[in-house]
Amino acid sequence: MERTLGEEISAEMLTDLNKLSFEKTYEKKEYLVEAGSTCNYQFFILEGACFSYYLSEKGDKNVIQLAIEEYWITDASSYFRGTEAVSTIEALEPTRALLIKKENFEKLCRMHPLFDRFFRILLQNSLASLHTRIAKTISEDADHRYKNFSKRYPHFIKRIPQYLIASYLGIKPQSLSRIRKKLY
Amino acid sequence: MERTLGEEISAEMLTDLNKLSFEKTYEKKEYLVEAGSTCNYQFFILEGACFSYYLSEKGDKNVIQLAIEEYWITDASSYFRGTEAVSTIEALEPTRALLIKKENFEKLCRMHPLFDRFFRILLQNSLASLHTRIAKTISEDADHRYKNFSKRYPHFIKRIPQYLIASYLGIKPQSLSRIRKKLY
DNA sequence: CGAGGCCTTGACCGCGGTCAATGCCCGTGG
DNA sequence: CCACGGGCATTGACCGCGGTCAAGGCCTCG
Repeated sequence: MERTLGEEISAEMLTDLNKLSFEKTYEKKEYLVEAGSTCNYQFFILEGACFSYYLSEKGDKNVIQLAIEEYWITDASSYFRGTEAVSTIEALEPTRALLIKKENFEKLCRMHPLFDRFFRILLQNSLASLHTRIAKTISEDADHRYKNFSKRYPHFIKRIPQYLIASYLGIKPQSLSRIRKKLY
Repeated sequence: MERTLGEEISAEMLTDLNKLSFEKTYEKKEYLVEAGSTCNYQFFILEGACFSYYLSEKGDKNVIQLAIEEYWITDASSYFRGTEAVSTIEALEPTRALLIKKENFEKLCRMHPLFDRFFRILLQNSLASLHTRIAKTISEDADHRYKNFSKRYPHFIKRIPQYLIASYLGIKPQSLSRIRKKLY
């Protein structure tokens, strides 16, 4: 769940990016990536919303990432290593995304070292925010986690259904409902 | 908590690595990195053991990473972005580590593109394993988490004190003790 | 209009937290 | 060399957060 792609990108970089990527649209509930298959693309969401999840052994979905406009999302291990995707990415709304194949991504990085840095920073940011997410999931109660979440991602609160936010926070929809009630 | 640095590295790469890094030793309880300061190095543990943690608002330590021989550890966000470290890294035993400054790391990557790939893979692996760690922390009970942990990292079970493993798993030492008792 | 998806509410229960006491191991100093 | 103290693991009693099961309401879409 990391954003960016911003100001620092030059016009030239953008045209090259356009040449080496393409758009695709997805309907609600359509999969961008399916667990078990290979994830060949990373996705930059232009419009819409989607989320990635793992299936637990019991069969319930554990939300890992949430993404709306201007967010990047992919199954990192599958995309970069060519292994089987462990997560599924699903559209929550009709979604339009920019798709970048791995080879083209490498090409882009060679053409514009800035891309390289750019994506490394993206990775590093994801890593850092996952570290804090783990720390908070471990140390804070659901109450705090929800408050922090809605402070930090107010735009998600409006767009994403509660049962997915609940899963993202590591609780059940019923609990989230009760928490919200307490906060009047 | 990701390992590697293995077979694929050539002799030449190693000598360059040696030129651009240096060793340092730490005593038990000494800090490799302190939260609030800048983390200028990434550490490859040659001997010993250490762990990184966040301090919660209540003041208790939340273990994020564990590392013994052949593991890399650092505060990724601080190291790569030059910002303040959010985590503290502390030696659990007398520890000998290889330190790589960021500039030298960049140099190494330019000299040997393999390093670039190598560390990107490292980052990606960490990312992937954090994703699964989040999913499991969220979806499985402490029991399962401990069983999986000890299956996956038996060497940690032997070396790392229980109260740190408990924190890593997101529970209290007392609970871990009870769980272990149940497993006779 | 009916069906299905999502949110809410209630009742109950169990996992894991908290507080507190005990025991063990080990390093340190008298 | 032994006594003491501190850090860590264990155990017990109790409690509360969040899970589970179940029912009901609301909204959307066919």
